[in-house]
Amino acid sequence: MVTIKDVARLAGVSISTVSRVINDSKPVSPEAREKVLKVIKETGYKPNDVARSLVTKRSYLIGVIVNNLANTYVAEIVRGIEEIGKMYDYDILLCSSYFSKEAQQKYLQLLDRKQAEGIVLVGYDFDDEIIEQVKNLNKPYIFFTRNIKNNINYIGIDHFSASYEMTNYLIRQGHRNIAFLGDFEERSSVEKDKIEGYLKALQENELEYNMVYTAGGRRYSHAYESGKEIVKDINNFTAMVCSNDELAIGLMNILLDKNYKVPDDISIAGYGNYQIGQYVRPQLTTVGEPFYDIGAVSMRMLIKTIIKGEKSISNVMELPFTIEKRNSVKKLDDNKK
Amino acid sequence: MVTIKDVARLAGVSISTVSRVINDSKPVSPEAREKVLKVIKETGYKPNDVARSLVTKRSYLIGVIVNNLANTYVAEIVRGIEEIGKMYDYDILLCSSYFSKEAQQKYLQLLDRKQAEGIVLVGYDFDDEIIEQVKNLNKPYIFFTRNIKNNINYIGIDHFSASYEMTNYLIRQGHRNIAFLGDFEERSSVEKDKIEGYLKALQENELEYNMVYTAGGRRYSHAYESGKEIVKDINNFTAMVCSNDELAIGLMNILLDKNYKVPDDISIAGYGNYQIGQYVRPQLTTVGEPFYDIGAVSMRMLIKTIIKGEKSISNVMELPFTIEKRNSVKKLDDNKK
DNA sequence: CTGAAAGCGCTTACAG
DNA sequence: CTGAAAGCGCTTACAG
Repeated sequence: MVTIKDVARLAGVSISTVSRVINDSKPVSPEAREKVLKVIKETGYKPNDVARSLVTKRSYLIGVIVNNLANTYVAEIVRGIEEIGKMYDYDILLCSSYFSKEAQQKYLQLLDRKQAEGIVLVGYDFDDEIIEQVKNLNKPYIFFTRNIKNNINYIGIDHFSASYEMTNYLIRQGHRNIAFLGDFEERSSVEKDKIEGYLKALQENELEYNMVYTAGGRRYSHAYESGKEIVKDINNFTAMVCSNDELAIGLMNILLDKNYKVPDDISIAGYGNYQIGQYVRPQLTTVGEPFYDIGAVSMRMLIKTIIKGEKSISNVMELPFTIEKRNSVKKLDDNKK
Repeated sequence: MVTIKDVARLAGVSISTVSRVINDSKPVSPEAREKVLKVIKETGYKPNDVARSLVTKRSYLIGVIVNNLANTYVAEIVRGIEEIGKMYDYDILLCSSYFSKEAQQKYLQLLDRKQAEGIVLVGYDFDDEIIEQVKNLNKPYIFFTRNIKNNINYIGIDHFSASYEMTNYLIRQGHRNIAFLGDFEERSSVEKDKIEGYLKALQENELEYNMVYTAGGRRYSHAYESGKEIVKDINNFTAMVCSNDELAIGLMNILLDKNYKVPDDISIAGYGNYQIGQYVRPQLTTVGEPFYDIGAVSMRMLIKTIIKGEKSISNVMELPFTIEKRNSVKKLDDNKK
């Protein structure tokens, strides 16, 4: 491997001078610069970032801890993180923990040892111990989670309002009996917000019927399975808003497989605007969560914090959401109940 | 930040001794070890991997260059890469190039400077210049691509056989007129293999009809759009095998949207076994490509090569595929043509 | 504008 | 079993 020493020797200058031309950090005479550049080109010299990192104490590395990259929304967030990172010359050290607290702890240690300059954590819920550990790392961090705990730096959308607006949209479409399909029995903070938004809309419209089902999980299969029971109550409501798109599609499919028609027999709304919602038929009406932007904004805040030399990010930021109107929701005639 | 020096001073030993207990690299007296361990615990000392990396010349970093993480199959491959990496204590430096050759070049440089020990490249096609550059890096690398060029290290499945078997399956289901939906006009090596497998099956069964359409791309929208034309020929064939699942679903949806029934009016087979194929209705019959395994096996080969201190991986490996029989393909009655 | 020197935080022969 | 010393490949005051 050719090092800065070799370049200096070959160019007949000191390593200081070589360093200066590489980094453009201080004035160098045109002649010296040219000689150095020539040698660099000839030898194919590339500075060793590890050595540089050791002396500058800058790694330009951001650790990103996710549970599962195969979730499309996670990939979207990571995409946002990466794009912004690239703009500022930061690189991503990717860590998938697959919901294991031990893996998360191990990665946190690792990121510390590798001198990562900041950490982004993406996941449904994080253990208090993990949160504590992140804080103790004493570097900037930011969370994207469904269970927002006290004084965590968080970026996302206003779930109460989103759920409220979606429910209102269904009401405007003529629905009077609207149920909600949640994820876990034990509600995360975000889940609570969604349910409150849903209830608020019903209440404001003086609708008496309300019903919160739980799928027992967040995945397609959870909704597909629990849907087998829910289907028995299907005459009680004409529409259902689901806590996420996977649940919505799982529910839609069990209904379809049991020969119900969506949206003719029942309207379904999702939450998240996962890519797949546009691929299924009927296409899914859903709340648009700007995952890419969430990643991008998080990363920008993180990098700004790092650059300013601060240790922690103060603000909790809420991004705008959208209501994606597609055709899993039907407008009810007035004569129909 | 507490360094090895601080630990040494506090424990009353030399930094050599501290290093030895951290790395368990040489015998240390129990008393010394205990003192050191105690100080480490008290101070929360964590070794700086950057410094360590500089002297050991080992980064334990593998660069992974992908185009777009949001493609589920890419995420699957990365998942395999990461899991195996974790087993060997290697970390992933993630680089998404979004099909930009410039970005790929930039990342290659970066990975070199960061002293990555190996590189995995995942993408549809790579420019010759990129391939050359990868080789010049003089570190182990491996490709997953759809356009396999001479002496590239590649891991994947036998596409000729997979396509051949899928076509045969359709034939066994009673289909006589089977068309193929390819991606680009200009065929990649893998695309050629698929088409040859398709033609071989037809030929062996003495079926005269054959027809290769092209979608002009690999995404859902390409098939959805080109499907508008293909639909005009729909009476010519009873089944279609598509070059990937996104195309299959795009085609399926345009047919559905134009009120054709799948599989009653036409059977559709995909390729890849993307997660989404199980979410759509009808569920997609498809070729199962073991993306997770492809990532895992690639990574294992790469790491073995690194550990053995070799510069290049010799073998090209083919992994087993499956035929996922779901219900987008219908068995034709004998009386029906 | 330039170079010699110190130093970043480690590991590892080497000598004892 | 232990420590002093050299060195990994850089950057950056410092002095000129």
